Parts: sequence; C-alpha cells; structure tokens
Amino acid sequence: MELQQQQNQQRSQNEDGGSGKGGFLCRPSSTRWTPTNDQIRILKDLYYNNGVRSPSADQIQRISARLRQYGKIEGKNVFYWFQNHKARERQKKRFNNDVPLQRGVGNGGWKREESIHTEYSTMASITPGFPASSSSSGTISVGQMGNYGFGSVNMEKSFMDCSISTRASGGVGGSISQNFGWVGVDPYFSSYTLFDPRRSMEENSAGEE
Amino acid sequence: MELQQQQNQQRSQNEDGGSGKGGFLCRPSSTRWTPTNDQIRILKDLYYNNGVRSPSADQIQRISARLRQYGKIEGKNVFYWFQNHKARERQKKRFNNDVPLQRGVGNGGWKREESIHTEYSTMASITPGFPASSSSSGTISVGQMGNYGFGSVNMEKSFMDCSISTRASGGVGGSISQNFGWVGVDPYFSSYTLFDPRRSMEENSAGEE
DNA sequence: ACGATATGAATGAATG
DNA sequence: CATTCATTCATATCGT
Repeated sequence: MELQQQQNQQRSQNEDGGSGKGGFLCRPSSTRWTPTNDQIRILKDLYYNNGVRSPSADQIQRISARLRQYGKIEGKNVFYWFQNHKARERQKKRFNNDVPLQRGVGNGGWKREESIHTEYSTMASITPGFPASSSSSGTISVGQMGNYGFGSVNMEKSFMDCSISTRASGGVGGSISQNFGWVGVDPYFSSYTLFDPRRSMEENSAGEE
Repeated sequence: MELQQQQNQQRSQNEDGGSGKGGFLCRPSSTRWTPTNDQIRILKDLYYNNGVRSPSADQIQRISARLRQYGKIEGKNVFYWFQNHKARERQKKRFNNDVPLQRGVGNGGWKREESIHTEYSTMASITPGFPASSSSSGTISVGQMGNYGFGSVNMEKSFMDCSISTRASGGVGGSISQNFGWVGVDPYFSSYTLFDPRRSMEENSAGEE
C-alpha cells in the first residue's frame, strides 16, 4: 500500500535548479528543505536509536552542523523535523486507538507501517559524542530567584483588581525599568501575572451535538 | 525567507459554529483565534515600532479592544501572541547561532551573500492612536499600595519576572545578534525597516545555490 | 492531470 | 521565559 517513507530516490538536494514555477525573485527555488537520505537516516537514528525527541537548542545546533555535511540544512529544519516526527507519530497512534469503531470498515483503511526499527543500525557509529541522553546540557540556573526576601509564595490570589497600571513599555526602549521599582512594594508584581489567561479562559465548551 | 509565499493563507476567521454535519464528535469548529491581516499588522507595529514585548494586563486590554474592530479577539490572544512572537524570535536565533565557531571551519558552507530582498511597504507609520508614548488619560502612577507586608506573595505561578535585565526593547545589551536566520519579515507587515532599534535586520534570504 | 498522502513550515495555545 | 502540543497550511511525490 502506501509507503510512508518510500522516498528512497535520489532527490539530489534540489539545489534550486529549474524550479520553473513560482519564480518571484531571483530564485525562490525550492521553498522548503528537502532532506537527503543521509540526513533522514541520521535523524531517524537519533530519534529511534538515541531517543531524541525534542532536542534542545544546543543539540539542534550540533545536529544541524553534522547534517550539513550531507546537504544544506538549517537549525530550524532539524527543529521542525523532530517536532513533526513526534507529533505525527503520536497523532497516528491516537487515531489507531481512537477510531470510532465502525464495523464494516474492517481495517479502517489504516495502513500499518510505522515502526521502522529495522535498519539504521550500521550508521550508529557516526555519532560523535553527544548522547542526548547523558548529562550533556547542564542547568544554567538563571539567577536571581530570591525575591528580595519574601520568598515563599503561598497565598491564593484574591484581589487582582489593583489596576495601577504602572505600565511603561510605552516608548521605544523605555521599558527597561518597567517593573523594576515596584517589585519591592507590590506583592503581586509581574506584569502579566495579573492577566494570566490561564485563569481567565472562558472555554467555550459547546456541547457535542 | 521561508515564508513570503503563504501570505494568502487567510482562512476565514469566522468560527462557524453551525457544524452542519454531525454524527461524529463535537466539532468545535475553529477553536483557535485566527488573526486577520489587520490585526497582525497592528500587533507587529506594536512589537517592532513601539517595542512592545510583554504588554501588561492593562495594555492587553486596550490592544485587544482596538483589535476587536478587525475581528473577534480576546485578551488572551494578544497575550499569547506577544509571548509567542518574542519566544520564537529568540529561539530561532538560538538555533541558527554558530556558537562554537572554531576557526578553520571556514564557514563550512554557509553562504551569506547579499540578496536581501529589501521590499518594504510604503506604509511608513501607521501610528495607532493610543499607546506608547502619549500620556493621554491620567495614568495613575505606581504608588501607594500601602502593602509592605510582603510575607505572602501570591505568585502561584512562580513567574518571578523580576529580571533586571538591562536589555528589553530599547537597549538589547548583551548579545549582539549576529544572524537572524529565519526571523525575517512577515507577509503581513514589514515596516520596522524604518530604523533599527535593536538590530540591523538584514534578512538573509536563505539562498540555495 | 488529479486526488491522496507525506511532510516541511508556521503558529495559536498551553505547560513548567 | 523556555518548551511542548495540536492544528493547519503548503507543497512535494506517488498512485491510479
């Protein structure tokens, strides 16, 4: 049936080339990144063999740097690749398990591919040395978390009507001292905490019909 | 940049609601806010031209009120928009940043030519009529809270936004962004080219060769 | 050529 | 503020 990742054909990095369609500027060429086989192989290796699902910024940099050997690639490509791969995997899996169960459909028409745990074993050696599952990135500890003294925060919000908008962000660059001065006097500082959609959300839960 | 061709992705921002076809499950239609071009344009104006990065609750109210003229919108939408916009800008920069930069790399293969597609709208300044620098109505100065009893700060979310970072909208400070990767312009708006407050927007159109 | 599927890219929403 | 999830758009590719 449908081969999910059957694009085993050489696509030759599509370095612009003709791309007759959509010629706006000089050469918009291929608008989107087309991973080469090597790149895909390595990405999958990282994904399945190394358990990399959501690489961090620094990992993305390294990965893309390494993949650049096999073709043009940018950090965002790696980022999106992992995002998409994970998302689709889960999405598919969910469908597979959540189908309305309509008898007669038989298999429902869902192909059963996935699980590519087959090859990509030989290339495992190309992994230089960023395990992704080991220590690697350390916690940076952003810094000042000692709220000037009053640390323990434990009190349910009750009044958030204090609209003393000290606002400041106005003006170009005038925001440096935005919430700087009153942090000491205002217990509920933090600009948007006042807002915080997480609480004010009016979820429109229209019933199913 | 990667985008510049999908400016027409304006799928109706209506929320429908009817959902004529039933049978399956609740179909909340378009659950998420779909900004209109005007809304995005204004948001970007605030972001780039006015340096608004993290509007306070008060500002969010005004902004959303103003944007409501152009379509349905809620405060949280504005809130999220700014959060996302800022976050992605930084994130993308992080991905593409050649951190290591060891000599000898010889640039590896990163082409960095001109080809800035310098295309600016002729919309110099749209100057919304409310914010930013004018003091319009009497804004209460920060001030008397009388509450110095800091012992129970209600920061249930633990945001600790007291970042004394010297940067912010006006001064940046710290990292001199050297590359912009794919943080380029947007289909909706692109007038911050007027002046470069914090960066020299160069827009490296990822040119493949 | 066209429809279906696969997948890169983008972004709103949400969580930590 | 960083990270992640979910949706959706756009396009490349394959099947018929």
